[in-house]
Amino acid sequence: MAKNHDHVMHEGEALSAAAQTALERSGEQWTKMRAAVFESLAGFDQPASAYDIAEAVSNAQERRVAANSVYRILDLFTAANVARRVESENAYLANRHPDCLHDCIFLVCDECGKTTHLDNDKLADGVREAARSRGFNPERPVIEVRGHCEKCG
Amino acid sequence: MAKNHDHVMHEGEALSAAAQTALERSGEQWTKMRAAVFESLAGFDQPASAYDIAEAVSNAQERRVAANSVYRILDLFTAANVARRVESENAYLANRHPDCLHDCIFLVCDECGKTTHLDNDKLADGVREAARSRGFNPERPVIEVRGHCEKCG
DNA sequence: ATCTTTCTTGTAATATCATATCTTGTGCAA
DNA sequence: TTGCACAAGATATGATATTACAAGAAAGAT
Repeated sequence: MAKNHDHVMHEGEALSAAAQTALERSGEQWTKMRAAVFESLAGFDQPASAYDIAEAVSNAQERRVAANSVYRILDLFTAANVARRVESENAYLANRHPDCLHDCIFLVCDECGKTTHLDNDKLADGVREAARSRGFNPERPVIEVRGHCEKCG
Repeated sequence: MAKNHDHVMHEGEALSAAAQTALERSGEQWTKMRAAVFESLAGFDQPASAYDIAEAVSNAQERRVAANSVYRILDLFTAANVARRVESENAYLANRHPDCLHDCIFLVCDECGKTTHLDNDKLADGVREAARSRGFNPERPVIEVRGHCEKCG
């Protein structure tokens, strides 16, 4: 986690490269627009709404980018595990590990909005299994925790 | 579950009574409007949006009930554990057991919308504990599973 | 009984999130 | 060149959620 502390920019580039690989593996193209949306999304340190991203890309490119274009791309991203949707926030996060396929857990601070990501396959599998035990076929577990982060108490 | 099959109406009344008790215990009044919203909510067998409820109450009372009034009341209901919000649906369900304080799990069918409720304290506690282990103070876990119900495969 | 305070609801406007449809652009191949 | 498939733009609209303020109803004090 703390390693490569002096290669932050490379982390960004490596992240985009990983995203590109993952998106292409799912049969989609890595266009300029998609790269721009990903860059923007990855630039937020909190979940970003489609409109946040549309605005950011609009500013970066000095032209109006409409929200529906962003939604389209975010849908591709989530399908390809390149981005994640935080349901309780109606917002999106870049997935820092697009290669690992986890049901992830988000901890969302109600005060400052800080959202941290957490993988715990044992818990997630437990949730899936509980669903199955009720005859339900689980496809996408949504596990989020609203509360307060360390800083906000 | 199958018991009292010939007392369906009483179940409804008993449910309202329990909701009233729970709401009053949390220091709120059980007004006609709140009763109407609860009745309406409990009448849906799938998660209902605030607008669904506004429409249903409007029809029942032959007057226009605005969504924001419904939102206000739903906020009270969720705070008092009388209703639950399904985050991944932007919709609400009546809580059939307002007395039991569980972090509950919803299984939502992507096909037919059927949503079933499930309590599993062990899992929920695991989620809370995982949050705590990251220095996060968990207040409201959101555990939902999107997928397909038995009927829809 | 009336006044005052507090709580509840109504009304309207607006903000935010999401999708639908139709058009335009672009790369590629027949 | 034409036709095709995919991506993106433009516009409109639908769906969800919040805010501000006014009007009404209920509870308690005088």
